[in-house]
Amino acid sequence: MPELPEVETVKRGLERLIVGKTIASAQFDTPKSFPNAEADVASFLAGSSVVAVHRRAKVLLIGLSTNYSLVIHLKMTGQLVFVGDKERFGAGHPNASLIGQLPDKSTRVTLTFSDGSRLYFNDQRKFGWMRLLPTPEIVNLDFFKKVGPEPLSADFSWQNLQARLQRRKNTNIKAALLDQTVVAGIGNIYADESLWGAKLHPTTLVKNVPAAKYKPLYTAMQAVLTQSIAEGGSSDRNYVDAEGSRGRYLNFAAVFRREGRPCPRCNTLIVKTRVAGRGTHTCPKCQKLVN
DNA sequence: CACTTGACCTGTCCGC
DNA sequence: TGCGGACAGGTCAAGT
Repeated sequence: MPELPEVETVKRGLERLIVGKTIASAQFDTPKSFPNAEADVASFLAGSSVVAVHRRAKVLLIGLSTNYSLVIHLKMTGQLVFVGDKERFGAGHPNASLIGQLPDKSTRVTLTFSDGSRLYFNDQRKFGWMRLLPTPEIVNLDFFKKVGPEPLSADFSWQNLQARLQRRKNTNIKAALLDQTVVAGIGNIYADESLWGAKLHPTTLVKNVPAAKYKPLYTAMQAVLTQSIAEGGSSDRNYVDAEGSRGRYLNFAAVFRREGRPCPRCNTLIVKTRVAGRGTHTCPKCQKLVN
């Protein structure tokens, strides 16, 4: 599910909805969705308040007043949905319709705030996880030590993208884009969309990618990610934002989930194949293999 | 080491 | 309808 734009959308929603709230109680299933939830974690959480929400790559960080953080990976089907309390959020509230809908059978963790509002961590496939860690220890996690740069950060250049992709010279360009140590936050949707934008075939070996393609690839990646964030991300199946709303980006996607439909550039029908073990969408005319 | 493939889960969809 | 198999947005560990 969530790639960079979806996690960023959730992050912005949570920033608006839960910063300043105090956790009154926590419930979770263990150990799958909360691997370090010892018996006293719920009582430890109670009374701490949310001071900040951050995103790095596809990981969400909820900073608490105790100098601990909740570290959350939504993986394929995770959701973080905030639901206001009945008294204060009546019919007029954007997600008032969710009151009574949650928790459901996919709910793994529930945080109840002191004003009666709740944050639900739902995850149908149980690949996602939530951990409680001392905030200073987060940088020591293997994932954070190895993860590549943020593709939308001001100091990330097309030359930087080229150099990092070329570390994976014998693999195909799609697998290299999906490698989180090359660049952070790209998943299957935005890999396909970025490659279409740069007119690159996903099975092109990195060592065969023409040097002139890296700048278009960088430009396409930034454009795709930026537009998706503006549209609230992509909802293919499970993804919803922090208020339970679906993203709109797939209305604008060029190739993803558009097999059998015309390429927006040349009207050739989009085809679906399998690359790097993932469903892959390409325009057979625009994206020529150069191996 | 670099690279590829399966496993982790549940739900849904498609073909027989 | 029922059933089996493929597949679904991510990451690891284990294999070659």
